[in-house]
Amino acid sequence: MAGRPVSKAVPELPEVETTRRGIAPALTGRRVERLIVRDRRLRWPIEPGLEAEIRGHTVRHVERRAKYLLLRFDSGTAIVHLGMSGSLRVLGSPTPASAHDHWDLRLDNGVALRYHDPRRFGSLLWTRSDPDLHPLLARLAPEPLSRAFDADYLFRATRRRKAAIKTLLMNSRIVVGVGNIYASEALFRAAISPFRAAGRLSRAQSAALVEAIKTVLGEAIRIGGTTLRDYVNAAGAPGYFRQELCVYERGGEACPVCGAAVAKRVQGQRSTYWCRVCQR
DNA sequence: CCCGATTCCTGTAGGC
DNA sequence: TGCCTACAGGAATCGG
Repeated sequence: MAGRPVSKAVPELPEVETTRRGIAPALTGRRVERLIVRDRRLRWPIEPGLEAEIRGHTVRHVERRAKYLLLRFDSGTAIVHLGMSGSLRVLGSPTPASAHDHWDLRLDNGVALRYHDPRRFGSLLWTRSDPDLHPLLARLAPEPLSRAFDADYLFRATRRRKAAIKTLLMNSRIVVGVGNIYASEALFRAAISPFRAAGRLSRAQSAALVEAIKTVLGEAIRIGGTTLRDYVNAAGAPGYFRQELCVYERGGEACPVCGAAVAKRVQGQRSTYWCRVCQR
């Protein structure tokens, strides 16, 4: 009965960062002519007053915190999350909207920022105060590419934790931006079993894992993120990280290090891919 | 506090 | 051809 696993375009940190870099030049310094909302039913409904709130205001910066994009205006901040199937495109001039194109931000130079999200797990929120104090952002862990995320931090953060290390890597109180793809890949590169109790990582393993996370995320950003099915960046181009994946979605294929078959198992309602021989 | 299960949603693909 | 169903997963929330 079970259909074959379906590849999905899941925006993790590299995809969100790629999107940020793609949209920032088109948005920064531009004034909003209007916000067009076609479907308010995202993960949290888009506030009915947002169109009026945002109209006429100018984008000062486009930033990223974890997997949230922050469009910082002179008057407040739009907090955008791509959920599991969201993407943002910059359109030089607006084309007719297609299915799942839930909102457009129309700018004063004719450009449109268009949000597309078939599964509507994403969000568009607004805050007038410091976005870092917003309930969704206030308790987030350090950025994985920051100096604060180092071997010592991860070692301390995992002490006495019994949960599997892969589960904790996907916990935004430990580190942000790491989802199922990059958790699997980083653990493979650090030669650590995804099922190892986090509290039992050695200092050396913590260091190796931090390095692996930084490397895998940095490399993915460098080549534009991972396109599994239909993720595209702001210009509509795919990312090329998929070919760099060692284990994710490669169940049964040969481990690139030892040649053993890559294993797959459901762990915490998510598919985990790993090498039984290399990862301990 | 910690941790695992549940929930939201829809496109896709396999089986019949 | 078309119906049915499992599966994909970020992250909030709930229950133990």
